[in-house]
Amino acid sequence: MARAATTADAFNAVAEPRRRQILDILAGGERPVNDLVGLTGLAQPQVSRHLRVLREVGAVDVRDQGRQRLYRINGQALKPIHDWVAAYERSWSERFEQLDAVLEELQAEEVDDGSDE
Amino acid sequence: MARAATTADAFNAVAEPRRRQILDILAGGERPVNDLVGLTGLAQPQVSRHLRVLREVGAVDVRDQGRQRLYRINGQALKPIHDWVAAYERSWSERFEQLDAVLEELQAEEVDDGSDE
DNA sequence: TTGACATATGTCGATATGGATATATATGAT
DNA sequence: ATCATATATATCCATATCGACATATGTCAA
Repeated sequence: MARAATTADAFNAVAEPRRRQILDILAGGERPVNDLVGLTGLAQPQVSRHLRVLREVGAVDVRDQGRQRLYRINGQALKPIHDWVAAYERSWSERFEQLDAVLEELQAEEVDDGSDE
Repeated sequence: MARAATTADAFNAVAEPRRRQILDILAGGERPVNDLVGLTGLAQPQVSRHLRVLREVGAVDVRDQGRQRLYRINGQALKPIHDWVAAYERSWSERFEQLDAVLEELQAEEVDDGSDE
């Protein structure tokens, strides 16, 4: 065996800086491939390749218009990443620290007064 | 040239399913390497290697305890991922859809009544 | 010191991947 | 039909990376 099974998932798609760049551009609106070539400075075949990867994980959709192919973002494909990483948000979010403080306080009260009322 | 400069960043670290698995385990608390070996089913050297990558991007911290090395998570390293992906949350979040609806409504009112009052 | 245990590092082979270049396909214009 | 434009695909090379395995390092115990 060698490398782990090629995971063609959103995590991998987004691990490439160029692909993130492309997504960031598309966040501004639908674009034909040539625009992306110009804006990224990559060669056209490379852009098409990155777009293919993004397409395969559902991060972008395509639409034909004459001889152009208009790509647009489909952020929904990134939801799994968001969901996964959100579990670790506690580590840096002030909100959670405050929540923790409140919970501790509640617990302290409960210890203070064990009655139902 | 070949592959783009090896980006040893959080995005890459987390692109590996095994490394996500390790982080998920560590989310439950500090663990020595051997625990991770047992829980992941990976060989010890592979675990050490993945831990190294995670260490290099700051996603985990180590602490020596006798002959063991206790690893624990440092979720803060994942914040850039969270921040980046959050920009696309609009695509799936109901909250944003509601916000958009409100904004559209406000805009409609403004068109209705162009006066300052 | 010797030996067992815990972990890290080095090497190897297989494969995946990105960029460069050439070429194929599709569409529109003449 | 011919040509230009827009995009996708194929091939090649260089490198990165994973798992397997061997081995080094470090720590504790006797």
